[in-house]
Amino acid sequence: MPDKPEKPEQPEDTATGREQPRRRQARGERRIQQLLEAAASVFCATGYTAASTNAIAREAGVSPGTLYQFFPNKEAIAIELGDRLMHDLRDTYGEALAPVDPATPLADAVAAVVDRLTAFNTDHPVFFALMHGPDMPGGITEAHDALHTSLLGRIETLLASLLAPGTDKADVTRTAHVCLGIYKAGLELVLSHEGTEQQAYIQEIKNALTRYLDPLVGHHLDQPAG
Amino acid sequence: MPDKPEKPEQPEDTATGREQPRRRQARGERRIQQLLEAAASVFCATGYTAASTNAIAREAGVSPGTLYQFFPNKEAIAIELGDRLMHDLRDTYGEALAPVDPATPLADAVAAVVDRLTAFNTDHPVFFALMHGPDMPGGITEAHDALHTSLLGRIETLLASLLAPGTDKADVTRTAHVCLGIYKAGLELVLSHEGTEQQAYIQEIKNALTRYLDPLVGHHLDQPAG
DNA sequence: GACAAACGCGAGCGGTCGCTCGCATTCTGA
DNA sequence: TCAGAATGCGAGCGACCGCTCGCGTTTGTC
Repeated sequence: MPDKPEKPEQPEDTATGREQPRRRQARGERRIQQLLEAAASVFCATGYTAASTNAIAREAGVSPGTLYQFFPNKEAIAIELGDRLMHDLRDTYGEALAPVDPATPLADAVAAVVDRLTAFNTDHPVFFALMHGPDMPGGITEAHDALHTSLLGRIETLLASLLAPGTDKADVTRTAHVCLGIYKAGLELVLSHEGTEQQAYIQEIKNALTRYLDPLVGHHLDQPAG
Repeated sequence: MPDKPEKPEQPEDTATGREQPRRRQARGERRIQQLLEAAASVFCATGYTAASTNAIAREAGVSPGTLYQFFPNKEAIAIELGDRLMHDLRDTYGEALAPVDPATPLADAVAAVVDRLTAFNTDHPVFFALMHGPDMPGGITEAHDALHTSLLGRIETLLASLLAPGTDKADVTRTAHVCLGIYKAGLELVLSHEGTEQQAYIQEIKNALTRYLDPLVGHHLDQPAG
């Protein structure tokens, strides 16, 4: 009995559950980082479905077998990528989606959120690829869904601090869906243009969102001296 | 010389050009219709990339070889489908995107266009699948691109009759892009809901578009007695 | 230095895909 | 009537995919 090793915990994984991380060397963590960066690059270039695991491994400079040393399957790569992306979003731009001071003019609040989210998307193009391409087979697109749901929740709380206090919960949710939709549609236009035209499209996102939300916000503080 | 048949025209096709239609029997035309309907069904269910030509043939009740009797490759199916869809759009809802009487209130004009386009999309779900899924390999997605470009052009002329007369051409184009983006984003939300909630989202599309366009239109006729 | 575990490789397995080919059947026009 | 074109079939080819497996190498620990 006492001869047995102290850690009999073999990596158990449920059907879709997370296996507890096995013993990993620094080399392994580096490889994982390489593979995720390569996957981001390939996903970005071709989308999730068309991206082949062999191409990801090649891009990372390792063999297919090495890739599967660290990820159980292709979907897990996208999920892990999505998790880290969302972690980055929380860390770097968490305050972008926090409730705002109701005294802030709507246009300024929208502009700030759009500017920060746009910057994040420019820094991490794969975020757009994972958000926009619901082409994952099997029905459940965990990475995409987690990103989407999390963003929606944050927008809802943000809207809760902007909209008229009596607004119905279902209305807030619907408004959040529409705002996210407008932003995603605008982002596609922003990313497909450059330079001055790109800036013009960013302004159009702000215009569209501001004008859409304006009749919905509580105007009690807009013109305090009115 | 006079012995030669009157129609020596063999089906010549350039790299991406259209071959002139070979001699076809009524049977063939029926098969083509069957195959296109089956393709619409399969594209709708799984998207273009994931749709297999064998599945399309099976859905149509014919063999893979028969499918390739009428279409040179998979992409040609989507292109022909897109062409016929656009033809239907022109025929059935052409007037939906025609220039409107400037005296019409903006909200009414937007509501009319959105209602008609939404009805068309409900009748032809594959339209949304082809518009929204830019997952076609090879870079050029002719069917998708043709639909997109044609719709954009129609929206531009429609906007030209609504916007303030002095509006810059580039601004009109940009506004058309944004409007189409908002509509497509809203359509995705509409199609993913049902019943009362679906109607609510349709109303939100109208709200978003109306409020976005309102500051841009010439207000010279809005309140004739103002 | 010895041993086990983690890492790394790449040929290749089982499967699906787009598409072909040889051949049988049905239709058309003279 | 009958030659030839159009239609129809379905096994299967070649390519690629996600992923595995056996085996050699590196690393951490005692």
